[in-house]
Order: sequence, then C-alpha cells, then structure tokens
Amino acid sequence: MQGAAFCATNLQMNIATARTVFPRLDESLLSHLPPFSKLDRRQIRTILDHASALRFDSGVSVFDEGAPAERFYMLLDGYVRVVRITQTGEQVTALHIPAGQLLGIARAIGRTTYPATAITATESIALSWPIHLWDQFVAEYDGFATETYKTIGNRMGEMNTRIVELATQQVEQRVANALLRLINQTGRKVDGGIEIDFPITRQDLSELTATTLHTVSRLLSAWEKQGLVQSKRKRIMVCDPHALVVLSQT
DNA sequence: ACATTAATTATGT
DNA sequence: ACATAATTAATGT
Repeated sequence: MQGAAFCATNLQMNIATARTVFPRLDESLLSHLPPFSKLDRRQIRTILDHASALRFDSGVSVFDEGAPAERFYMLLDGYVRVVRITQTGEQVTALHIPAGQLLGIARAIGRTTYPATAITATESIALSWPIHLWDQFVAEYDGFATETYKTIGNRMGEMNTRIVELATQQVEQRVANALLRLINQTGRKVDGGIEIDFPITRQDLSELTATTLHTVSRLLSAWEKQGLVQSKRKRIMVCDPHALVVLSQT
C-alpha cells in the first residue's frame, strides 16, 4: 500500500531496465518497518544513504541459489517467492515474502551464499545493502538483530510445518493449507472473500504443494462448484476459509 | 490416491 | 495471431 505511492511517483522515468537506481530516498520508507522502527531519524538517514533502491519486473530473479551473498534486501513493494530448483529442473516454492520484510539475509544464519533463489511474483521495489554492512547494522542499531531473528524464526517455523504437511498430508489438504497460508499472509479483503494479492497460477500452487498443476486445477474447479473459492486466470479468491480449514483437517 | 500424457479451450498481449 | 493459462478425459502406477 505505502509502496504503491512511492512506486507511482518515482518510478515512471526509468522503465527501460529491470534494475534501476532511484535518485533520492525518503526516511518514511523505513521508519515504520519492524527492523528499523526503534531507530531515530538520523540513524535511518545514514542507513538510507548506504542503500541502493532497485526495481524489478515481475518474474525476474533478485538473487540465485548458490551465488555469493553479496547484498541483503528490504522489500518495499511487491511480492517475492523463494524457490529451490531440483536436479531435474523442477521448482519447489519454499515461501512467499510480502513487502516490508527482509530478504536475502543469508549472513544472519552464517551463510556466505544464498540458500535459495528469489523470484519476484509481481513488479517489486527493494532497498539493498552490501553484505558487509550486516554486522554493523546488528551491532549499532537497536532492535535490528532481535527483529530479524524473529522473522527468521517465523520462516523456519513455516518451513517446518510445511515439511510435516508434505510428509503426512494428502494433496487436497496440502493445497487447502497452502491457500489458507497465502490468504493469511498476503490476503486482501474483497467483496465475497479474500483474494491472494498477487497473480498466482495453478502451476505456482502445485510448486508450493509438490503436486501437479492438473491436480490443482481439478481441486480448484471442484471447490469453485461448492462455492469455496472463486478464480480467474492468475487470480484466486477464497470465499469460505472455514470450509477450507475443515477440509485441511480431514 | 495420485501422476502423466495428450488434446482442447480460454485468456491476455 | 500468438503465447501462456486452464480444463478435461483417458490412461498409468
């Protein structure tokens, strides 16, 4: 929401390339975000002065699995999915990251390379800093470390429950759960239900749930007839979350 | 209880 | 017109 205005005003002049640098950055961009919310104006100013702002088209990679973790990111607008690629070239989506969260924070868990690939699910805007500033941020800025460890904790927790799901639950329950998480984390209330806030295909959902797009298509069609969901191309709206919860527990 | 294959249709530029 | 997305049926493990 807050990023949208930012996007509209500053973005128009440079559409040509996938990554472009913005001229000036306003302090209000960071002041309300958890990792920075405890900092005063002056501190945020110096943080911003070290940042580069980048714009990404939809569907491009922010960084790639295995590449040296040279920078870390704060997503200001858009959505990014974190993806791992198997030997056979199949993608498995680990999680989605909404605007307002840090990204590419391999350094925080002691890694020197990125553990996964990050692909933009929408057009996105992010700030980024060279990785050598990480320790400085942790040391100097109050609340930065604790907040980042919170988000890391949350993501580990989510991946954990997803592993359990993949191992124990059947396909129908898995995609039901995936949908529920998506509307919880990135849901936008519209009339008649909650819609996933970014374009998502059957293929995407199948990569989230380790199944095929065909199965996902069949499930969604069936649910649509029961009035559980409503979908157009690349858009999925959940009309009856509770029914999905019930489904996910059978 | 699923995946795979293939054929068909719909939808967005 | 073209590429991408979604549906549907048939067949396989």
